[in-house]
Amino acid sequence: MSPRKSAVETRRTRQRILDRGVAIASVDGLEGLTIGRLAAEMEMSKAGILGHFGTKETLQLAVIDTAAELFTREVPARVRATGRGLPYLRAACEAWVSYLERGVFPGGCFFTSVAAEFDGRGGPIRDAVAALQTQWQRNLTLHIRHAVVSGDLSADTDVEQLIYELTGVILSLNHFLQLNHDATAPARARRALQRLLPAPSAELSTARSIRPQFSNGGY
Amino acid sequence: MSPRKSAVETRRTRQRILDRGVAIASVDGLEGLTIGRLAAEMEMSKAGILGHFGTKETLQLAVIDTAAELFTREVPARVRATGRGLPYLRAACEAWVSYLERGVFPGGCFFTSVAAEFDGRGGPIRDAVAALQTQWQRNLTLHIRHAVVSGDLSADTDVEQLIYELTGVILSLNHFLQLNHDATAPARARRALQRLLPAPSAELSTARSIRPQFSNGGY
DNA sequence: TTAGCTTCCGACCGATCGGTTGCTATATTC
DNA sequence: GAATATAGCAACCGATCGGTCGGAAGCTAA
Repeated sequence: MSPRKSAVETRRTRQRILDRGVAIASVDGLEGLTIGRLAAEMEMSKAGILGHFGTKETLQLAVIDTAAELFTREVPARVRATGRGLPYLRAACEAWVSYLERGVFPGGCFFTSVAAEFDGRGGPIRDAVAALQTQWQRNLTLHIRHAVVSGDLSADTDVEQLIYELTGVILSLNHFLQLNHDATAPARARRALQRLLPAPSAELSTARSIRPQFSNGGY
Repeated sequence: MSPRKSAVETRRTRQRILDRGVAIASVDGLEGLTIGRLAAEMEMSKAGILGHFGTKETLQLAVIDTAAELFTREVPARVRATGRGLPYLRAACEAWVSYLERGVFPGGCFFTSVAAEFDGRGGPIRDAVAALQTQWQRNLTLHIRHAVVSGDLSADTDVEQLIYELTGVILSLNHFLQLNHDATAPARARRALQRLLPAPSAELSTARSIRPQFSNGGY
């Protein structure tokens, strides 16, 4: 009934499949993403779906790529104009929180879900998610180092420790949003980030060394 | 071949099924816990498994209960002797970190996995996990309040914010352990906890008000 | 000793899983 | 306009899913 489409139409069909796949997988996981279910929701046959990808694993990897593009569009691309170092970090983390707050993925952070789903197994899917994770952390690392060199972060900053704690703030946000539907969670995330990434003082950078490390001290 | 067992034997069989079920589910999720797979690993028939529980969902809920008992044995039961307030919190969080570090569940924190798997759906399983979560947080809340009253934590402590950040530290630990096999993660968790739950000074409690809030300041 | 209860098995059920095959109908190429 | 390439469908494959059923075997109470 739906025979050969034009080249551009074919690409659009493929993209529609992937978009739907991302939505399904973010809620029910990459295993809950079933060829049959996808076919039913797309009102296509299973063969029609599979013809675009060949294999379920290929489809899953393509879905991961699509989700990565969406994340890139929603977080790093929005703060590309921001400078390097601390200003970038603060803007990026705010975009990160906002991306979860707005519910860009209907089932919460796509990568957190998939990471939790596949972290116990081997295989290309786990590797792909881990690679994306590593890439994003490397980006943060660069800007943290920059912030240290420029004096916006303390010279004895432990880069990996900071990344560990930033990750925790985001994971906790996703957790409280998804499991408890806790609307106050974004505010808690921002408060925690404020302490981890203190705003640069209004003073000139030459005076930065006298800026207190934690202006909002303690809890 | 294996007809009726004695009453005590029956209970043991049931427990063996549950133990195996916890191990499977902590790696591959509660959906990866299949009757057929469980039967194969137990060298029983599917009917033999299902006869103990009736339904897969009942089995899943029983597995959650079993996992909860294990968590209780590994974390709160180990620090029951500790006093209330800050000392309890520090001991409990250390036990919490240790429980993840030792890999009590082969697939990382059982409840984190299941929460991530079911947070997008409704139903009794999601409710059961959420209830356990709430219960544990209420326990922490009580001790945080106690620590505030006794002066071990600052009077303007935001209880829910502290729980939010403690949760983040633990989630990050689970994440780095399971996805990156990062052996340095427990040390990072302990360092973060040290800042969130500073050790009480050696001084008497009457002198506690002059104890600095963050003795290990900054990063 | 006997009668009943219960654990477990083997066989089976319909549904769904990922995937294959032959075909039709059209867009593109020559 | 003819030849070719291909998107999608209908039907089907073996495997597995959760679950049911009747019977065999043995513990337990009478």
